[in-house]
Amino acid sequence: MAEFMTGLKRTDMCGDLRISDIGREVTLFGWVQRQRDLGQLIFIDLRDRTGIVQLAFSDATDKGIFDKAAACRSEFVLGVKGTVAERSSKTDKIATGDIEIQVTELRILSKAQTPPFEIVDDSKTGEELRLKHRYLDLRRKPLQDNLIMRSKIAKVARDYFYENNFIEIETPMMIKSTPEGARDYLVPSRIHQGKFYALPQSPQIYKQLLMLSGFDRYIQLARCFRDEDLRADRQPEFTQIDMELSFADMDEIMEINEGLFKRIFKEVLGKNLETPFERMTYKHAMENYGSDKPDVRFGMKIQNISDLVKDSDFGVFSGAVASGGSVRCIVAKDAAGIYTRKEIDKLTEYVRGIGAKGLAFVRWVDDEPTCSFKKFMKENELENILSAVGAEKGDVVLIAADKDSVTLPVLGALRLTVAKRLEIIPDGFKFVWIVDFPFFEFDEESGEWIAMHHPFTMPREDCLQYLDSDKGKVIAKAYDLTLNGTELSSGSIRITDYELQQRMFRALKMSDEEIEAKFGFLVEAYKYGAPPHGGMGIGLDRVVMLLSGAESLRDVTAFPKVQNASELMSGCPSEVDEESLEVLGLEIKRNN
RNA sequence: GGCCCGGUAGUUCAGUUGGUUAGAACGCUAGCCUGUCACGCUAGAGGUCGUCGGUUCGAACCCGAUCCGGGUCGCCA
Repeated sequence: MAEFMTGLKRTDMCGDLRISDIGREVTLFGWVQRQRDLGQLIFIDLRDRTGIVQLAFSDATDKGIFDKAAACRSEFVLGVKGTVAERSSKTDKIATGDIEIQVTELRILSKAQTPPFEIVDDSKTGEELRLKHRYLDLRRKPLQDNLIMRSKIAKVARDYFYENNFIEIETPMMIKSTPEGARDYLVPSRIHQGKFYALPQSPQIYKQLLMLSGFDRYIQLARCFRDEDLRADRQPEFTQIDMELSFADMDEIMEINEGLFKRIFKEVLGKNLETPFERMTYKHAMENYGSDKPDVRFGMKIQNISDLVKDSDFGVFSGAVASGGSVRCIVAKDAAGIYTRKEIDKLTEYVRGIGAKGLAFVRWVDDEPTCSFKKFMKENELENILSAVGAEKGDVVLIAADKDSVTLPVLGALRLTVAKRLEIIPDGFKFVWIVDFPFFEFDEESGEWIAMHHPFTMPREDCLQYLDSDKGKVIAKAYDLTLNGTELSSGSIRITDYELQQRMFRALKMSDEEIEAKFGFLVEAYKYGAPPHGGMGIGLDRVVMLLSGAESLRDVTAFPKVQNASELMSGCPSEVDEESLEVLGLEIKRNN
């Protein structure tokens, strides 16, 4: 039977005690990190979220207390009263290494079974087991630090926006399903059998309506849900720092959010962040980095060699150019050592997996470069290409020839893979705004132009003339914020003119019935006086991931889902009993 | 849905060409130990080799299926 804490009141946190506290009577609570029994002398490392302090038990200690200390095991929860004393042998391995607690009262508040894995900072235990016992994993300092940082960032965001006259308003979690975009999580209605609520993918529509209501400046730390497959940087349930403001154009919105990040860096990391951030057009990002979320911490930009090879005897090159595509490459400096022929073959296999037909290469290790297409090269042709792209001895040139929609993303992916392998990506934080997104995107499957962002995004005023004639030319007033190759935020100016909104819907080939059924209430709302407005939503989880250096959102989320969208600890999603289904008027087809 | 990687004591891993009783370290248990701090020393316990099926005289190892976890493509207006 464990003891009670009655009469004990915590005076300090374990990790806070210093040499200046010597002589003080303290009361501490915590977990046993480790017990070291030397026979006539016992030490216990007591841990709470602030750190570790050493408890000392010796012949000066009461026999009853000493025996209790001897019985302590890892992860027991203790309440301790004692005196802070200077250590006879100090250590600089922990912050409290100069002192220890000479214990005068010890209570075992909870015994503990041996945990399924050791609770240590540098855990090598597989993530699966740690996630099954997430409450134990969360005792580890690296994860605690991440969640504490998350809390700080959320606080700074609230402080910053509140100070700038933003109003936090909660929008509903049970909303109308709109079959656009990501798949919705659905919630069946009991009262309206056969009908469903959806969990919000974002508060988009509601925050726009709040602008119409006159709440000039809105923010919310909003939970969002998307029923799509997971990635290291994608959880089905996540949090956005969601903001919207009226009577502001793109520049002002971007400026305000730069201010937010400046503040976060200052208060959370103690770093000065240079603003304004670099701005890059979507086109420039795609052509140079093969991605709309470029990592600009390093070079290795994509180069276009179409003009050089358009008349080449190598049909793959000349054919790609002739059919309207391009031949592009990246130059990996000093990579010939790591990228042997075999390693390049692996890259070829990799790019085939992401849509390329193949990969041409030049590997320049000896005086003569080796090259996958040498036999097609005319006199000096290869030399010209190499000199044009700035390749030198020791380099590897990777070349893709295809449609732009293949060469750019493929080389963009290769650029990242190769840079990681060569370890040439420097530390640090590079924010880039991506602007001038095309409004429409041609969907090859359906042969239709579809909205790249959402259909309420404002086209740039000077592009309105192309809305019907030349959709590819229409630029959206949309902007993404990226950091080190990750998309942190997406935002836009919204259409506030009823007539223009109707034109956009028509350009997207939506019928009146469709519009009415999906967005009728929204379209209607914009008839009654709408302020110009725009905003964005910042992925809080991703911000924490990048600032903490975590490699997965799982490391910055208290109770994350795994790849198949289940939670290993509780085992959700789970089956429900027949009765629960019955009241909903549902029947489940069980597979087996 | 596709591709790639992984699954062996509680944990992290090793395990040769298919061949005797599947090993190590850490952890755990017990004993000893007065300045440890990853304490030390001694001894001990601990295994459905993810699961099912097949090949074989014989399977942790080869084959097939399947489950679980990770990465990624599709997907994510």
